[in-house]
Amino acid sequence: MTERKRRVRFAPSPTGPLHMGGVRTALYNYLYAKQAGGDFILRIEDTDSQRFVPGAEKYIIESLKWCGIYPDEGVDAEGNVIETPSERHPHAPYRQSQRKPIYRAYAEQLIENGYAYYAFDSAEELDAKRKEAEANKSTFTYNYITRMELKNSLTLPAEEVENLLKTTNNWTVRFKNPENRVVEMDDLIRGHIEINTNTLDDKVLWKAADQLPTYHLANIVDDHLMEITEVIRGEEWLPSLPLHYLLYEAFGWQESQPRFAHLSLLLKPDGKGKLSKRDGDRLGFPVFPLKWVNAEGEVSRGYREDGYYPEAFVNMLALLGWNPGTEQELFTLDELIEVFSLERVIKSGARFNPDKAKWFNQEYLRKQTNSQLAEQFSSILEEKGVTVESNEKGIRADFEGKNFSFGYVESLCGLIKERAHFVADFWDICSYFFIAPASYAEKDVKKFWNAETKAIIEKMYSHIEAMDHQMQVPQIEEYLTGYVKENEWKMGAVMNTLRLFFVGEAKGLGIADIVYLIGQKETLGRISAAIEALPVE
RNA sequence: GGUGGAUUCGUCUAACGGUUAGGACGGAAGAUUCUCAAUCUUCAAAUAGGAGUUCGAUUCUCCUAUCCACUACCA
Repeated sequence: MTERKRRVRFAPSPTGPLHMGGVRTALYNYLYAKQAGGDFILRIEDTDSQRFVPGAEKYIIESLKWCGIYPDEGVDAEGNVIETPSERHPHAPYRQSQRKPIYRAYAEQLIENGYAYYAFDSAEELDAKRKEAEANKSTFTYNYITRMELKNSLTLPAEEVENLLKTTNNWTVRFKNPENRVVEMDDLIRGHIEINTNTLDDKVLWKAADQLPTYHLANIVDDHLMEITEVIRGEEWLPSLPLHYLLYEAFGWQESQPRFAHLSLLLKPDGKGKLSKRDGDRLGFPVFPLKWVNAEGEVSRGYREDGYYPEAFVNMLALLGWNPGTEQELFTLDELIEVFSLERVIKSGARFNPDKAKWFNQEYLRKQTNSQLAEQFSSILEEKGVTVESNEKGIRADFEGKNFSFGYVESLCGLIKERAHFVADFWDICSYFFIAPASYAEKDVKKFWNAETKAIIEKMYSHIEAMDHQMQVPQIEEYLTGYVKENEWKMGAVMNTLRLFFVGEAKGLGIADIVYLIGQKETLGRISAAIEALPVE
């Protein structure tokens, strides 16, 4: 077979926000296509008019964009789904609802060739059959046995079929599964799979009620028409793979039939079952790439809004069910494209670990420059009522006016970035660099504040008062610790008391760093404020 | 219930049929600094069970168990 240009598709259904498992499927498709220099196509499978959710399509496109996954076909640069065929996009439109006229002829072709039949059983009738079977502890299946006792073009006289087709519209086209045949399939991830057609049911391919195909027909027809070479999709599709093989065969498209790869599911962090929205709410992590608000106003958090870097999110997702075979864990998108392979995709389900996701973000946060972090932190600071002068490179802190130079924030970010998983953690870690403590932790006051330390701190106060303004951190460090040693005071007691006054509790950055950044005036101010607020009897 | 898929530390995973079964997250201990983090060092932690093939099985086969998916005129 001549080597065709690789073309893969991600074909979500716009029935709600895109789950992170869906993003992973899209990512693997994308990586596979890009590695082979092929095309990644986004197709919207909106053949279920009942479950259509407005906004879901836009959400999907935005999510992929946020992840850095840009389709070659399906959407334009603005993220709109391309609706009309053109030279560059001969396969348009990419929304199945807009491809509606295409499918019926294919369904009829199948009937003409004996691979399908018209079925006139109503949903209620079939429901009743299922209930009846259930009562007898068996299951009703529309298959090679039961179809001969049901209302369809196989059992009804030709005239009646003709008449029903004309006068009613609640009939369907069903696939006529061959009897007792073993379908042999090959999956790129799972290998060889065999199944007997007797275990299959005659799936509905097309519905007269809404004139739309079901997934199975639309999927095969579109994959064929769009010249898809590999179908990489979720494991939930594995059971319908034999039907899909049979459909390609019935259409006579085996030559160009795509190869299949079924990805395992993402499992919940604890307990049993697949990862669901509820797990996120329950355990406190996002399940969706972007924030989503449904029609009822229910909010689902998103990785983006939770402060994850898209690179971290993508990296984490890529390693959930795939590994490069080396010990490298950090990859850029380009690196992933280079090393990705379906052969190394894990067959079993991957339990999602929120802690590991945080770790990935921490790694990416550390890769940011101080200036990038300062930029990101600035918007949070604005919310806290702090003004950051973006053009000001030097270090300047005006506590009265809550006005700080960008250089100040930048230096600060350099000091705290190792301590955070998210930029959103910054404020909690370093708010005392913008506002003086309003109170002092009782436990630490008890531990460090007494008549003895008071006398020492008063001397320290004078010492800092006499400090040279030009000193950098190392000099300040030397200046302060040298004085403590000189007087043979306990380093821990002195420094922690100062820290208590600067921070409000016994934690935080090195004293010299704090003094350097907040400046001499603020330093002295905080000491005297604390002495005043905390009387010693 | 039926059909299919899966099974290595708590989690993600590595290991041409021959390794002291490796790494990462998380956990514990220690070191370190003026505290808290961070960092560094160390430690604990796994081949689901049973048969078979083989000189030798995490790896191949079978059985059992468990888990997952599917079983719609949804995708």
